[in-house]
Parts: sequence; C-alpha cells; structure tokens
Amino acid sequence: MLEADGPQGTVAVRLSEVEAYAGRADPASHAYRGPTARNAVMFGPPGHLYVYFVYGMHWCCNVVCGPEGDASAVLLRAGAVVSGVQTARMRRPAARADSDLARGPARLATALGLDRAANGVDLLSAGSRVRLRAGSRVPDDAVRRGPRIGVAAAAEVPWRLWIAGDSTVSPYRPRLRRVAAGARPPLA
DNA sequence: ATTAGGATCTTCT
DNA sequence: GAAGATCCTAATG
Repeated sequence: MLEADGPQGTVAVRLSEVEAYAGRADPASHAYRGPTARNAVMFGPPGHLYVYFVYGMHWCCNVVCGPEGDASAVLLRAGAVVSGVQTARMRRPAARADSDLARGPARLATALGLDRAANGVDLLSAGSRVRLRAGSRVPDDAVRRGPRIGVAAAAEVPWRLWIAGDSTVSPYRPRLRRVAAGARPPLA
C-alpha cells in the first residue's frame, strides 16, 4: 500500500504490479551508468521514493530497495485506488473506470499527486507526506512474472511482477522501440 | 479490439 | 542531439 497526502486530500493505492531494477549491474536500470543528478536517490538508503520524469510529460515512482550504494529499486507500475477515489478522479479526468486511475506507472504517480517534489521522501517514516505500508498478503500462487515493459535493454529478464487477474494491472504492449524519422533501419 | 501518431522536455552523449 | 522504465486520442477492422 502506498499512501500520499496532498492539498486535495490523501490517496491510497494497493499495488498490483511492480518491476525490479538491479542497480549498477542491470543494463535496464537508471543506475547502470553510475550516479548522476537524476538518479542520486537510488544510491541512497532504502525505503525512499525515487521519482523521475519521462517522455517530456510524465512522472514515475520507485521504491529504493537495496542497502545504501546498491542503487536497486522497484518501479511501481500499477495499483488499485482504495481510498481518496474522488481526489484521484479529479487528478485523472481521462480515466474511464476507477480501475484505470492508477493503471500504469505515470497514471499511478498522477493519481497520487506525486512529482519532483516527492523525490527522496522517506516512505517508512510516519510523518512523511508519502508512506509505504504493509497491506494484505498476496498468496504466492497469485503472483505472476514476466518481461519488463518499455525497456530497451535486458528485456528478457522476467522482473515484472503482478497479481493474476487483477483489473488494475497495466495492459502488456510490447512496443517496438521508436525509430527516429529518417534513420536507417538496422543492418541485418 | 487494435494500432498509429503526437505531445513534450529532461538527461546524458 | 537523440532517446526515453508513457499516455491519450483518433482512426480503422
């Protein structure tokens, strides 16, 4: 469960889909090329929120996992809004059904009202604006795993985990990487 | 139901 | 200068 306070109220989400990134050893990880201004939080202590900006308009959230310096993190890909539904709807007018409110990493961040200002927040402190809490346990046999989405490297590593049959899990669309206009096709 | 294209800007090469 | 851990809308089958 992830819970975020905001000016319009508190929204809580039960996570249904996540993706693991294994620090510097993982070619798909933002930490792969070492520390930078953007990924600094990843190299810090675990239990903190790493928020980054993608595609010129979206924010995505990770929970830092490994020990300090390890730079491992889990991307929060989707969840079900379990409280503050009305606030989440206002933030996500494009969502048709409530199950779409946090169905996708950028949607989840928007529903929770998270952006650059939430980067680095300690998720395990009761006084934080954003908090990670234990929810009801998911049985092992309800957890599925498969390839990560949208990554250009190490796509075959099955580190996306989700709850089987959950309607809030993002739809899997293996998009071919966009090729720049006018670029030559790769040589076979 | 599925697909294609556009929006938009930070980050690192 | 180019690509990027995405989403939305419109068009088509």
